[in-house]
Amino acid sequence: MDDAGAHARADMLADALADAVAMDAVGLARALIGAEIYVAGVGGRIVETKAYRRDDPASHSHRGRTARNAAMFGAPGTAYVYRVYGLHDCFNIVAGAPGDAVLLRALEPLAGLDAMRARRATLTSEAPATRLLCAGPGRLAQALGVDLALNGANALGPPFEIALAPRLAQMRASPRIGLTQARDRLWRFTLEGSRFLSRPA
DNA sequence: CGGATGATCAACT
DNA sequence: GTTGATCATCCGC
Repeated sequence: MDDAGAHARADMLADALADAVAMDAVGLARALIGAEIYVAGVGGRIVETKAYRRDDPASHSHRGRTARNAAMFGAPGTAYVYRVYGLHDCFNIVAGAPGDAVLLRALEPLAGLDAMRARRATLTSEAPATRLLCAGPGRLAQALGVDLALNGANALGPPFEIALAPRLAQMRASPRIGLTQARDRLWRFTLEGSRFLSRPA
């Protein structure tokens, strides 16, 4: 592969990613299933996402822009990171419609497993099994080293690296979990057959 | 395996 | 003062 070919392919991938984040949260949540994401080289395949739209009572953006959710109204591809329940951080990627974002809920770890284990061991007494390293939004963010300091950062550039799957993955839509409102929307997406989910589909 | 509980804090009312 | 887009652990079946 010569340099020109490599660059042309990289441009195509970047265009596809730009198209993906230009969609609304549901479209982006679907496009991200099967994609790979790395933060400073640590990451893996996205197997579970959850969509939040502004016209959605469960979304932080539903009541408009505030200090906390300002990143949700940033450019598509912006990272929105917030803290829940006092100790867990959640990593979202802003979608194309203002106030829309996709929560990354689970990864199949592919690279940097030692770094993940080291970070995740701070809360647990023993190093978690590989299946549990990134099975859940709080676990995923901790394993990738994503915290509040990255809120508002551009997730389309360093240290982030996102590679979409070549085709739309085979996935399942199911009711969102962990919410107290609007539980009926089928906006949780899971990679069919994955054993790395936060909970079975 | 399912339900209950405490940890712990940024943002909101 | 209250509230979570959660997790790890403990308890009972």
